[in-house]
Amino acid sequence: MLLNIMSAVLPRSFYDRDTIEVARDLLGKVLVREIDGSRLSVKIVETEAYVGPHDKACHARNGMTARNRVMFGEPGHAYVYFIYGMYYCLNLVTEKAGYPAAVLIRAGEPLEGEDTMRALRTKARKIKDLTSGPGKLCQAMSIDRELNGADVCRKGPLYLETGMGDSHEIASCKRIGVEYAGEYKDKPWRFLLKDNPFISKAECK
DNA sequence: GTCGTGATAGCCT
DNA sequence: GGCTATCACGACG
Repeated sequence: MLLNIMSAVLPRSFYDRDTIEVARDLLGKVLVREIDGSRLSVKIVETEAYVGPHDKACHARNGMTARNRVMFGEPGHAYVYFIYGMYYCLNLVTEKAGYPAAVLIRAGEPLEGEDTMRALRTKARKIKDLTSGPGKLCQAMSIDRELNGADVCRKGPLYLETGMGDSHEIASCKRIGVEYAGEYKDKPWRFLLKDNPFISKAECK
């Protein structure tokens, strides 16, 4: 497939940078899940930056725990956590080892494997409902705690590709579901492709 | 379309 | 024991 030939796997240096820049640059990139020899992929359309121990919305705000330890490790690994008793969320670890930061992947636009995604998301009727939220995306791509800590900088069960590099306009907003985070709750660290139908919620208030 | 609410379990004070 | 980086469904009009 031409898409495969043209696309390169994103190297570790992509993630070893300021988290806000990585969150913005991940928009339009392709998230690939290989499962049973087949390929599922989405174009990333929405992200959020969680920028370090001082960020009161970041899971690392109270130091390292068994759950968040992957965030303290090398950039370019998956941090997958279980939330609300039912769902998983996928993050990509950024910045130097020892500094806990990551980008939450909040939504994608299906590119390959739509039939498999539909089989994994039996509740979803419209294509928009397959991957338009962090929990939905993980369900559609079969991402769970087994992938916590996975290296996403080489081909394997989970990795990212550069994609087609098509141009797009980017918007930023406050992050979702972090009302508890004091002076950090309104930081404009949610990024999305403007007017893309696969984003999880309306752009801004 | 928007709003309110229940499901469900692991995490951390 | 309280909270959570969510989702689906039903009521409303």
